[in-house]
Amino acid sequence: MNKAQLIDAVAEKLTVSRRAAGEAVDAVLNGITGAVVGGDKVSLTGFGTFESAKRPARIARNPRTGEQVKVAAATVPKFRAGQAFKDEVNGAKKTAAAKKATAKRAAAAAAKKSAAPAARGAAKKATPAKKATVRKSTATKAAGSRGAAKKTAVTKAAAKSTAKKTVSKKAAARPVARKSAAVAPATKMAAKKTAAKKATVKKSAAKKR
Amino acid sequence: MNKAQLIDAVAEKLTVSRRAAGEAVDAVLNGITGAVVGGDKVSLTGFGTFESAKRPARIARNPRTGEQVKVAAATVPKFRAGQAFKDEVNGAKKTAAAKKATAKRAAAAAAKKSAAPAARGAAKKATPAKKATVRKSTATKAAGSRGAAKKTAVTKAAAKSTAKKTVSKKAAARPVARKSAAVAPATKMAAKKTAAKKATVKKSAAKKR
DNA sequence: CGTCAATGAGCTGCGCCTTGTTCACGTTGC
DNA sequence: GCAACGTGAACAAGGCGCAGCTCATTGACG
Repeated sequence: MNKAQLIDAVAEKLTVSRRAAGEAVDAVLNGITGAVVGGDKVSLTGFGTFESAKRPARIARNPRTGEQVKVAAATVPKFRAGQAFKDEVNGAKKTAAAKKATAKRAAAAAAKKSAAPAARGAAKKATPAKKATVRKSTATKAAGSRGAAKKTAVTKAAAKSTAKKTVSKKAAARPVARKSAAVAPATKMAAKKTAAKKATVKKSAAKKR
Repeated sequence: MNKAQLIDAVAEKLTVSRRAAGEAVDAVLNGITGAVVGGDKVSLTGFGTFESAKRPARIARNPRTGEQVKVAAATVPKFRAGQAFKDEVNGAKKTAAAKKATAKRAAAAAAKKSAAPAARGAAKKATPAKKATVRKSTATKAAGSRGAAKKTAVTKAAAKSTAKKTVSKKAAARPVARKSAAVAPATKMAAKKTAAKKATVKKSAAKKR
């Protein structure tokens, strides 16, 4: 499909002239590019997210001649597909896989609250079928209620234990994984972690438009 | 920018109701996703290309637990930004680089017709600024005229020589390429390469609609 | 406005993508 | 219909994105 064909499809869907459809297509695309060019992130739920990304200068290679080439720092547009688009593209295969995963989770983790997400997953996949949705959404709500109640109680207790476990696991796992790197990088990693958290905070702040 | 804001922008640009703009946005996005889901590639010149890509099954890792996870083969949507979008996002920085490149080309290849593309490049980058465009388009036209005059003369001569070269190159290049393919299969790497080539050939074939 | 769903962040290791250059083919706008 | 422009393919090395999972925030729709 090229632009002209997209315009045809839009014209048909909107029952408008090709000219009007063409203007619509242009307006949408220019709306997206304009915002990204302006430094904005364009999040179209289900479709995907467009944003610009900084690329530092680097030494690349002219594959044809093998010659090294210095590539200047640049800002490039990037797109990340939304989950709905991904699921749609992945099609029936994904649906089947989801069902399997759902069943697997339900069986493996009945004692856990994963029953709730499993039910949700099922509800999600069943969304196209309204009748099924009605039934399952009822079940979901019931399960959800229980999950919520459990969750509240579990969360507090788990938070403490999780924090302890997390610390011990990380402390244990990293030195093992990086013996060669020895102890010193552990400090650096911790420093990075701190910085990362700060950065995250900043991002969260910056994120609020 | 989120979807609602894009709808606002489209409504304003098209001077239509938000409802109409919303339908337009949906129609465009659904037009794209629909085609990609149908296995089609959507090439929107200047904006970019959406297509689906096959991802073979692989062993990935749950980053949190480190546990290995088998990820099933999947089909994912991907997007590659068009050159105009890239240039626009990269903005003034790119313009400066383009000028350098342009000057470089002009200097290095005065004897060649690359002077014409250089002028084109300059005209292209100057497009956003109307005043600048006027001035530069004048220069461009002048340059273009010369280029055209040169081109006409050069083209005829070059066409013959190019045709010969092209033929000889292709004839020479293909058997050579296939020879190496025939010899190389001794290695696994080469086998992969061969497979890739075959896939490429198929793609090229499939590409002709 | 409220509810539900989508999204993003964070974690580690591996596969995909990007970069420049040239040429041939395809698309777009006048 | 044609000129001008855009796109894709091919090449090698480094950088980026994604897998699962949880939680918090945000967005969309009724």
